[in-house]
Amino acid sequence: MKIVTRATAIKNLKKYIGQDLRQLAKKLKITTYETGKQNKGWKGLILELLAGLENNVSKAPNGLSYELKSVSFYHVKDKLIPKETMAITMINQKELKEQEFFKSHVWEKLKSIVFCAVMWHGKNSDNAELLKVTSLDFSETDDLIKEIKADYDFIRAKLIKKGFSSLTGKDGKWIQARTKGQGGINPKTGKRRPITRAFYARKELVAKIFNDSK
DNA sequence: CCATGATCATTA
DNA sequence: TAATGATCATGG
Repeated sequence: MKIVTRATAIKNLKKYIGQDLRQLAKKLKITTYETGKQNKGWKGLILELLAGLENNVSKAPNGLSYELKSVSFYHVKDKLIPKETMAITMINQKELKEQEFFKSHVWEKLKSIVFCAVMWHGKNSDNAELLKVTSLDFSETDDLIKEIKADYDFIRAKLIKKGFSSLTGKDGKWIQARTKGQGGINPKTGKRRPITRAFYARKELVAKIFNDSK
């Protein structure tokens, strides 16, 4: 297991700015949707590889490391706008009830994020040009963080008061608790898979990260 | 099985 | 286009 510092990861990634990630994915044997399947996470995987990390689809690095995220951008008017929200981390009911913001995975990930902007060219991301690689450090005293913490606390309070099923993507100013997970029907049991949720960064937050970073 | 990588689908 | 909910592949 190589150790790749955040600075090194960024340096590695910057070499690929302007390139089409799909070509790189082919070269590195990352499965894209081309196999007839839909691997929606392929961009994330390829970026992890390019950064010099082990291809680790599993648990995200905890705490000591950093988070590598990619977001699709597109043009609105003449500006670059994030197309989608950004998944931060799964919500674990028990942990959310017990942990305050600064002990949460949400904070652990947000505070050390490495952010990759990728151009979106329509459904299936036929090509995916790497636009920008950046990083951002949050501090516990940032006003923005205080507001994000307020969202976290709100969602946490709602979970405690009304239960997991009362959560919705409508909550939160900067982050939201949307559904995320396997979804669909379990072919073995024929039953619906349980709904799970994750914290997402709203587009405004993504845009802010994009603009505030260098 | 489940969390992680994220995007797709639907409805305005 | 925007917002929210649903969904897919992967690998430990």
